[in-house]
Amino acid sequence: MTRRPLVKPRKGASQERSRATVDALIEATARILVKEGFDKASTNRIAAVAGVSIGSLYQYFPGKEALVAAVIERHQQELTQIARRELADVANLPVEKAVRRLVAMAVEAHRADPKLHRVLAEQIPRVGRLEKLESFSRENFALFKAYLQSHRDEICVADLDLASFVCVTTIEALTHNAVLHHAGDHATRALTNHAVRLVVRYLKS
Amino acid sequence: MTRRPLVKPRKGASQERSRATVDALIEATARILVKEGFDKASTNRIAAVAGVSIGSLYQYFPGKEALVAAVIERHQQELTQIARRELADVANLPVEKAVRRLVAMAVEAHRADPKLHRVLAEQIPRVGRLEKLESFSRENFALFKAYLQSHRDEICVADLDLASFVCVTTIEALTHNAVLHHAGDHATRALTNHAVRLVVRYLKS
Amino acid sequence: MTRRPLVKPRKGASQERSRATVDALIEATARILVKEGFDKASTNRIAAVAGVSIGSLYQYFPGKEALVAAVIERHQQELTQIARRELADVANLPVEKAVRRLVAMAVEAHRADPKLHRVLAEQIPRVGRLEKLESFSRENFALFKAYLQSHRDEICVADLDLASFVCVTTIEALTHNAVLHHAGDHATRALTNHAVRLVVRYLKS
Amino acid sequence: MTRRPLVKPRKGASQERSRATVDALIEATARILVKEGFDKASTNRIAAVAGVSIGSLYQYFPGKEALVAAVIERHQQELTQIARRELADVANLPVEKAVRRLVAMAVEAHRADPKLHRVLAEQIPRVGRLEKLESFSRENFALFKAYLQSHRDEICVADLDLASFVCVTTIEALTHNAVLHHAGDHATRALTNHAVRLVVRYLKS
DNA sequence: AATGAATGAGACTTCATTCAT
DNA sequence: CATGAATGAAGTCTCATTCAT
Repeated sequence: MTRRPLVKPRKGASQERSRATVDALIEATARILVKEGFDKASTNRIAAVAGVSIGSLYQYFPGKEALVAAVIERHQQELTQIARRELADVANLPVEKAVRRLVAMAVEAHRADPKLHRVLAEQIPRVGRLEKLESFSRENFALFKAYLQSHRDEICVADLDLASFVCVTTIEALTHNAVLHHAGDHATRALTNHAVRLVVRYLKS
Repeated sequence: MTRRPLVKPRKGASQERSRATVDALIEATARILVKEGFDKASTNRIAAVAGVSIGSLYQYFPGKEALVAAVIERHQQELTQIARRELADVANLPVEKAVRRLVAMAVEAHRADPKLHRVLAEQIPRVGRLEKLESFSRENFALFKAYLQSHRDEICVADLDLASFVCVTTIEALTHNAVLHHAGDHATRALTNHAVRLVVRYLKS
Repeated sequence: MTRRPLVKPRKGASQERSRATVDALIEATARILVKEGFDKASTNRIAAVAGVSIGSLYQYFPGKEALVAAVIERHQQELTQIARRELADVANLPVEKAVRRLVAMAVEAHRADPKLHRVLAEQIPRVGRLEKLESFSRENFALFKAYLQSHRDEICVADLDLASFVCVTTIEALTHNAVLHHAGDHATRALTNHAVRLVVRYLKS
Repeated sequence: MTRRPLVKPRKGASQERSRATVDALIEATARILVKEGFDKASTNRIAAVAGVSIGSLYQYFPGKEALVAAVIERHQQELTQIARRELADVANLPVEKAVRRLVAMAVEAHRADPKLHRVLAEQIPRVGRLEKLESFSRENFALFKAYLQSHRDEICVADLDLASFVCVTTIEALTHNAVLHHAGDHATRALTNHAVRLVVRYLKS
């Protein structure tokens, strides 16, 4: 019987510790961005809120930008996750039902953490790494385009790339602005109806 | 030799000078925002670029925010000016033609100075005075709503407030994103057609 | 009689103030270098010792290096000043007497502020601006070469450039090292004799 | 299967490993000093370049100074080694020939690794332990003095301590500066001749 | 012994703002 | 009114060193 030495997960332990530190930093950054805004998110403050020394912050991130970028990326991955799931669910529904579900999803996504969404939206242009963002947009467009493709017979727009750009941009803008203007529940429902009407009429003849 | 009386026009002269100083400061702020971004726009730098002493800057503006706000306001007044004129021009055109003109106008407005537009869009949430902004949005909505009102018979949406919100937001978002994704001429024309289709179908029928 | 306006030296006043600040900073840098060494010469400390805010320091110097460079330059200008005067005095003396005077001068220069000399010597390679240093060396060589030229008949070395390099370098090194090894008075006198012997025999015969 | 006794050579192995680690650290320090300068030689960087953990570095050296000191000492031992060998070779040559060989040796030593020589020369005063350095100088002086002693009849300087100080310092300074001023091959040969002339005339009547 | 994550003092620097001239 | 020297709080970041694993 081989007996493994008693000091098995040596590396593992420190890797976990690292991971925890990194997570704490990203989480702290997000919290500060939401609660106090970009300008208050100094590296010292982030480290303090994360319960981590400033040195550790710089061990894992080259600076403030990188932290904000990490928050953005995390947020976008969550959103993409949701979008992917929703589009899978919706794949076989007819256009109108599908669009209604997607609009509802967008509203939900914005209402979940509107402040974070807003702050990040503001900071996106500031943060260097545009690749990630582009790829994020691209994936959203691609997901929706895939839906359109499999429902091509229902719709009468030829250029599906353009169509998905138009639909995704429109839905995003309407829900984003609706949240910004702090629309109430009633207004939100009305807006949803109009958004659906807007997109569906555009797609269908 | 004519000697002008030492009295009156002094004040006038200095008022003119003041005006020139203020303009130079706003202009310098705009230039720096566009060419080097918000972070490089320090008050010292703005004063230097404006060819004015830092002391004078503080004589006319209480701080950096006020300068950015002034730039934003100036920009918005220009845009509103354009929008007002265009809507007057378009007042008697049928919906489809009018919308096409308005979309074209929006594209033009973005293409005129996309960088400034972008920087300002980023900074808007940062700058305290939301009133001005709100009133800006409000005016745009109101202008478009007025058009819809006078063409009520052509359209079949009941809630004109909501309809103008939807239309204005949509057009703005599509043109803004199109410029950001640096669409070429061809793509821009296609996008314009789709935007018109989107809005017109939403309003009519 | 022209009466100048009462507000004459406006600019002058602030220029004086600037000058005083700059001088205080250079002086403080020198003092710290001498008393506590390069590593203790932080910009904060320099500003504090100069009785000036850290902001003012950065108004006049781009960083620590520039301050050290300024100290070095000031020191070198003083030395060159001395060298120039001495060589003028010595211009008509025969080689042996002249060399003796120059060696004595070198010893004096080192003994005047040996610590400063030493610290600066260490830091010279660190400081970017090599031009100034080169020009300093060059001037020293040139001054001595001029002396050699006007006494060409007394000496039997053909290449005066090389000769001045050899003589200046040698004298500098011997006095520098003598001071470093904290030679006493007696040893210094002996060393002076030997240095003179070294150089004179090299040049003459 | 032969089972080696668990006892003896373990220590040997680990001693070898220790030695290797120490060497790697010293070597890494030297490389960084030469290639990137003193300021870039942080302990973390040294450990990384040595392929050793920062913890191990502190197991073998109490701090950064100790590492630099070790590099200096290693370098000096090499130089002293060379000097010893050369002086042994030269022991029976007459003064002029001997001096010529020694000057050539000095030039070689500087040309071998001028950057290291230079960096170390700068750092020497910084590093606390002057004893080692003093003893280094002392040994050089002593070696040369021994040569002079055994050729006392050829020379006409009484104080051999002083004479060796003068000669060694002079040769070192001339070669050092020649390398700094990046003299070409021709200039180097000329300089060598002059250095020999300088020293020989000083020593011989 | 080896490892490397964590620490935190302290260095460097910027910039909005004030105030004497 | 204009000027620009001066201020110093606050932010960014580095690096020698420790210590739990």
